[in-house]
Amino acid sequence: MEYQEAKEKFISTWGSLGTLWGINKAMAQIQALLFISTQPLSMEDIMEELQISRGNTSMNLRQLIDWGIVTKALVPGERKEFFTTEKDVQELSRIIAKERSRREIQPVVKVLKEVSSIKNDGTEKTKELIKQTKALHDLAETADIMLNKIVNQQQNWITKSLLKLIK
Amino acid sequence: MEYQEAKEKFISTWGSLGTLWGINKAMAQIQALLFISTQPLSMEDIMEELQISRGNTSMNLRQLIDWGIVTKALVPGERKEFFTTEKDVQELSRIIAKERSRREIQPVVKVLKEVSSIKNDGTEKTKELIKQTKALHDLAETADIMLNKIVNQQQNWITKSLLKLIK
DNA sequence: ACAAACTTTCAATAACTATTGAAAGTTTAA
DNA sequence: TTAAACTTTCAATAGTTATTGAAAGTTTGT
Repeated sequence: MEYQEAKEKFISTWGSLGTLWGINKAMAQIQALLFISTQPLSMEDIMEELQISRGNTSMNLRQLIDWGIVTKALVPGERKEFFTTEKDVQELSRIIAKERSRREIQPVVKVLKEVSSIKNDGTEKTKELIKQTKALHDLAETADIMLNKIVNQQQNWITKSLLKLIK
Repeated sequence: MEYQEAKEKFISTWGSLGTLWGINKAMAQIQALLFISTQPLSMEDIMEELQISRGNTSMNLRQLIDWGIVTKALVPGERKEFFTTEKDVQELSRIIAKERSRREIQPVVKVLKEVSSIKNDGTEKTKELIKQTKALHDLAETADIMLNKIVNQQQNWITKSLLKLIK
């Protein structure tokens, strides 16, 4: 496989993967493109490379910047803006995990807490609702804690030893 | 908050959460309904409760069965089929983690492996592509291993001690 | 202050995904 | 074997989300 083919494959796979977890295709593709690029790219470069419109590029770049994954890079002597992405996968995964926790886990933890705290009127169905949502609540909270801790402390001794143990 | 309200809140939140990670609303809602129900439900029951069509119910129940989350339950003396979901959250999370790994992580690991294995022609851009996709590959593989191991062994001593350490 | 270079916004529209409902298919009881 | 009871399928349609492109907005150099 040659460079060009590999590049296209990577960008398109990353794009469709994004869709699978609620990140739109263009956003994921822009990030992928920047991730393997050796220098910052301009909006023109990105539009050209991915064959997407100016508006689309602008909006998705903005979202990536909001997420903290992409930053503007000033290139001396150039008027237009250039963009780079976080290149360190460790840091990148920390940011993504944080965002997914915020968007996916925390809202459900909040509702599960509310629902599992309703007044127990002693009926079978109320007991079941409380029991089951409480179990889910504990699970979601544990998952959230683990996701955050693991990603935050990825290189420390706890994880290192854990990895040795489970691999 | 009364039972009915809590129930509706739980089902609708679970449904929209589903959408966020690529599971359709109806499917997630059916699972939620079964999860808090004290006895198996028929297709009629589900249609009635969630106000969705027969076709929709049938198709989504099928998917839930394919995932291994829902099973048909034979109720003596009844001709129609009844359905229940896995009630144990531990087991439920194991199934979901497995499915997400299969659908979300494994395809990307596969492509990253291919892409990071291209012939290194010595150019800057090729070196960058290889380096970055290799780093992602390692990350995705580690994440996959951890997801599976953690969920599979949730109650064993490793996780118990880990949880104590990081909580 | 002007205009060229560039970016953002947003209404229109395209693309995609979910849902319906009725027809076709299957199972069961008599 | 028949028909009632039930489930599945799938073309049509509704609903949702992404994308475009042109107009409006902003910044910068002269």
